[in-house]
Amino acid sequence: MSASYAISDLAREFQVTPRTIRFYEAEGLIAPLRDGQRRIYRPRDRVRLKLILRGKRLGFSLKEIAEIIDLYDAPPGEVGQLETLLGRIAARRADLEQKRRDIEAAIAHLDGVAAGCRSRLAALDGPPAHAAGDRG
Amino acid sequence: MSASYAISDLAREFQVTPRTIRFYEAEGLIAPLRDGQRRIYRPRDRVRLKLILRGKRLGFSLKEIAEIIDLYDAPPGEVGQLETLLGRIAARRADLEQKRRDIEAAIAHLDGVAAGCRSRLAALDGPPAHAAGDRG
DNA sequence: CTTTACGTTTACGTTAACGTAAACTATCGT
DNA sequence: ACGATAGTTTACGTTAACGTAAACGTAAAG
Repeated sequence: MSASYAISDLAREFQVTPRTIRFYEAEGLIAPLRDGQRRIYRPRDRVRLKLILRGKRLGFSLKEIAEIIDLYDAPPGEVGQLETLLGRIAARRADLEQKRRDIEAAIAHLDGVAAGCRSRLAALDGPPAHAAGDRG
Repeated sequence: MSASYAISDLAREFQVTPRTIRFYEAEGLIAPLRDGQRRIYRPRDRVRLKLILRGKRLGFSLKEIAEIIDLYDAPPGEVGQLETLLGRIAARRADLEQKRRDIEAAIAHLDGVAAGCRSRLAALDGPPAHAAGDRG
């Protein structure tokens, strides 16, 4: 019952080339089924691809992305495994928090510049009738 | 009066090699003064370097970073200039918002996995006395 | 005055992440 | 049967962002 996709379906949906998707497979990030020679992608693979592209937008390398994804569907495991897994997750979370701070700062910075622009625009757009008179 | 830095000062502070800093200069991202042949970095250059590295952490290319930085210290300009500048800023802001959404999603996802880990740990850590009895 | 430390330019090397092209296979519509 | 369409493997090419090494300048320290 569950859907399946051809490589070009995913390529279209996510705006990448089939080559890119095959490359991710060669790097061990996706593992589609096969119908003879053709690749068959399940919803699971689609989600993985989505996560990969999200990671890329955030500037992670494919190697880092692989680690992150592997965190997601790690096997149940026993206590020790679970604890080291939690450690890894915490580390990755810290990376992401850093990026979040960077983004907040960058957005704030841009907003500041934009505000400056608008005030200058107002100063140029407001008093065109007679010159001077704008103090403080 | 205002401070100045040698290339190795900035390299140490930001954990990059002098080569990297020179490379950014060659790409037109920084433009330090010169004392003879030696590069002299002013606080302004330091800030630029900081912005560059922040951009890199967010996965922007040097070319994109250059555009962003140039937004920051664009000349006062006249009305048309200011408006296209505002447009550029809006575009960049949209990029950043996208990344922010990506980050929020990724963090939420990780938190979900971590929660799952902890509940499984609790299930393994809680009833070690006598076996079986854990239903649902 | 020569070592030591830091700087410079120039140039070739490297890695990640694909792009591109060639040569081949399988399926679908007419 | 046959061309169009979509897929496959293999392999070499490309770009960004530096790394690394050679060959050289220079200023302070011993």
